[in-house]
Amino acid sequence: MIKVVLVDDHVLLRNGLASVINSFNGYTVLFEANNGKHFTELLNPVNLPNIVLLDVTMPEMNGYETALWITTHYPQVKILALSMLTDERCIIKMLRNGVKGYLLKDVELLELKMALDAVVNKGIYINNILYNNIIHSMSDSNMEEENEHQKMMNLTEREKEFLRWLCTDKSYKEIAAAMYLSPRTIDGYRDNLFEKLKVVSRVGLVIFAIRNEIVKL
Amino acid sequence: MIKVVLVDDHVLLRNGLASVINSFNGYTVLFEANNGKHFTELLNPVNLPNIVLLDVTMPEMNGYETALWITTHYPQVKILALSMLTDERCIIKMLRNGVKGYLLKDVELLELKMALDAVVNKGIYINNILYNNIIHSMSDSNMEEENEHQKMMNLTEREKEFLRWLCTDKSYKEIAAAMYLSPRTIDGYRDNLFEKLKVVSRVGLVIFAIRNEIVKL
DNA sequence: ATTTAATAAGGTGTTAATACGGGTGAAAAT
DNA sequence: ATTTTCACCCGTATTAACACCTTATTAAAT
Repeated sequence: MIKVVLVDDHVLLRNGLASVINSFNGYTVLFEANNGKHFTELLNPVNLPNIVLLDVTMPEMNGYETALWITTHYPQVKILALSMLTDERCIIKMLRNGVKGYLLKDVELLELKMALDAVVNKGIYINNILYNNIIHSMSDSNMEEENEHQKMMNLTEREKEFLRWLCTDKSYKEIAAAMYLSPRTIDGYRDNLFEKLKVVSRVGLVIFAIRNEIVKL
Repeated sequence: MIKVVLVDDHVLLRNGLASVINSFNGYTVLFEANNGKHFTELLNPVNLPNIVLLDVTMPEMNGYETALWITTHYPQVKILALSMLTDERCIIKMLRNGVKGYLLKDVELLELKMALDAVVNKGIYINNILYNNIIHSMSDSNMEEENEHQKMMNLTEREKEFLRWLCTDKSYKEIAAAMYLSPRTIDGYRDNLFEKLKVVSRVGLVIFAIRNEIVKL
């Protein structure tokens, strides 16, 4: 009997999953947890699950942290990520933290069963979502993501503040006034940011700021 | 016996809901549908449900359309919206289309039961989500939101395409080349959009495009 | 049949944005 | 003690962006 644990803050979905998995031949739900922290508390080291079905977005301790915790403490426990997010960065982050498969929450029953079987037998389940994103992460976007992050870290507080002002319908002159600076200073900030972020226009800066959540729209 | 119908494309959640509702005293699930269109096909006019638990984001026929269809064809059928979206616009849209309550998908079992009971007995279920948003919609943001929406609706396809190009680190000249147009035409598009969207700079357009999801970053 | 809306484009200005050069003082890192 | 980094500022070009006004063609709406 394969023991499965469910970690998800959505009670209804969790209930649905539990009844479905219990109906699968050879599978049983060991316990359910509301979030990662709850999971670590409920986990019994002498009766480990074979598979953890792990949500990504949860309060207190999210899917990333939980996946990392599991892979460092109990690497023999296989993790299947279960999320509504198709975002590539999210998928790659989960992969890095050791998940063996990535399912969307609108998964069909048959695919869920296939995924569980694959993880038990082959140790990994690769569906289209994962396949497409592995391909991407192997080629380009992976390194670029790192660079994006690196770029953001090199920004000073004043530059970040400037970036927030950039994401408005204001001219540089107005921004200078709003930041109590000379327009020349603003010019310098812009020029430095162009160099740092490798863009050539204000729109480039705006897009960077939004992508990296320096501003929230 | 209160007859409930579930309309949601997420099989797992639907299954969870079904088993939970069937376990409630006095409630039974009449049938389940994958989306609005599927629902209209399955609905038997001589055996109508009392309550429809309706998802908002679905393929083919979404929650808004379905709610409208139900209220116009069978106003006696009560609708409870069930969504992951806490977005105010979404909630107000559903309210306009006649839903009697708005639940989030991470709803607790007890609240689900309360909501069903309230809709049966009082015809409406108002929780915090709904309460807060009714208050808001009464005051200010409602009209502004409509205007934003109105603005977007008045945009032509070509203008939207142009907006997508605007959200890049390219100059107008480069955009003109990419769209196979004269720079003058591009100028005209920009000027029209400035007027339509009441902004005064390219950044204003970019922010509009991102806020209204004309581009995805 | 005539108007309206969408698409495309031109002319002519002014202002703002960008590029590249330089410099200062204070604080932090080496 | 010296170098680096940050925050700040100035000058001078050039180019791109923006404002305003006009025109033509096509398709759809009245």
